[in-house]
Amino acid sequence: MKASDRAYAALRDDILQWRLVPGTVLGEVEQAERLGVSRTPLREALARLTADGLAAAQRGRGVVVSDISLEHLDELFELREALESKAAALAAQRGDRERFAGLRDAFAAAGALVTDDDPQRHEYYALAAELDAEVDAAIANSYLSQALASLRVHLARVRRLAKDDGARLRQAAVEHAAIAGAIADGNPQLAAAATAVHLSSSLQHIKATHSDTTPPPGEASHG
Amino acid sequence: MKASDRAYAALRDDILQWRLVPGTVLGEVEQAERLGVSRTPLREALARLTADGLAAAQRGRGVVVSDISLEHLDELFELREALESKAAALAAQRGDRERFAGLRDAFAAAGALVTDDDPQRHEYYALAAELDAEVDAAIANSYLSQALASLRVHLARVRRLAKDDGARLRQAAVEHAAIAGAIADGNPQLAAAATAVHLSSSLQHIKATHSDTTPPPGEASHG
DNA sequence: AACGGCGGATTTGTATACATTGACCTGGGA
DNA sequence: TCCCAGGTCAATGTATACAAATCCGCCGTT
Repeated sequence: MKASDRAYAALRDDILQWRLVPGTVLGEVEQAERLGVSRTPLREALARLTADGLAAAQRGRGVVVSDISLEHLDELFELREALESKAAALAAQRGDRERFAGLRDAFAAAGALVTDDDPQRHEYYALAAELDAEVDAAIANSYLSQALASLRVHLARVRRLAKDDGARLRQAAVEHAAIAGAIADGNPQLAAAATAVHLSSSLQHIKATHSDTTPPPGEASHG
Repeated sequence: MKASDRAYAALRDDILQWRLVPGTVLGEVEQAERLGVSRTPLREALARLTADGLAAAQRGRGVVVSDISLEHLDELFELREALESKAAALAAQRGDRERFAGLRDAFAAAGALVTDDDPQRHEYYALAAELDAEVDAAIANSYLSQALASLRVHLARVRRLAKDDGARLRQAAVEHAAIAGAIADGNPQLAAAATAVHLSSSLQHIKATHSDTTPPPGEASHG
């Protein structure tokens, strides 16, 4: 594998896993030494991260890990609704109905998957990723697929803020089942609506869990 | 200005103006010599073009100008509808009503702008770009803005396929006025609908003008 | 004491030399 | 005649040396 690919993958993973937190300065020499590559491939990796929106070039101070927080959540979900509603509608028009019927049933049975054994909920997220992949394949639109891929990178970063509990995931399974079901039925409008419902519910959950712990902006940090 | 920026701007412009046609191989040494820069900044420029989707890295053959044609038009417009409908709706919620009212009137009066003096229709396209910029500012959403910017790069490429005549542009002005008017009225649903109408009409026009002139795929370019 | 200009140090930006990989061509064998 | 193997070559991938720009701290002035 190319050194630039290794550097890119390593840095990207570090950022997605919050080992490199927003605001961290990615010095070329420093990171090149840490990852065991030369500056040239590392610069290419930084350029790709910048294009992804995971990092941003600050004048003078080099490249820094881009900021992401609850303040950006509304914006992110607005884009998400635009893209995923359209994707769901197109999938309903073009998708393989049996595959989505299978996914619908899988989500309907997914309540059992949500156990306390796996604190990271890998099984459920894997199933959700499967739905994403199936939608991607169904829409047959490289431009939309690329936009979705770019979006999901940012969603992966905010997943840490989600704090999904068992109850939320069981509700999400119901919503996902509705989406898959609408696609399986070949109903574009319903698929888009079910997606909108899911996203609204998901966004609301994230905000609610954080309004408990974080003070409202007006009263923030007076101590 | 940095050499890598110059190289990027030059190549991007060459691609957008179809001086570099799809399929052209962008050899590093060749382009570096042509643009008077070294390979290092040129590679950075190629990386950025690849991230933009204007070029693609083909294994073994280096970077080539990415393909775009009528076959991709439907896909491109699907993404366009997803993004621009959402953007119009958000602008209707948040935009400065007076500015969009001004744009609405400008489009309503734009029939006079469409003369035969300017074969490239710069004046009209400038007005359309102004609407885009105003929507961009109104939505206040960096993620959506970036997605729109990425989309517009590809739209600029296919503009060459459009062959807009005076009649079409006058109709487009009516449609644009409807969009700006809906936003000015603060009506998100109508703004989205007017956008969908405009895009459908625009896509249909492009396809119609080309079904006259271009032969079906089977007979294409046997010379 | 505060502000502005200047120098040093550290960083990024560029060029070029070297390594390596993949493609193409040629020659031999089936 | 076709196919495969090997070599050659040209391209990309990497490392490093050098140049340029920017920031920070210092010192002088006001």
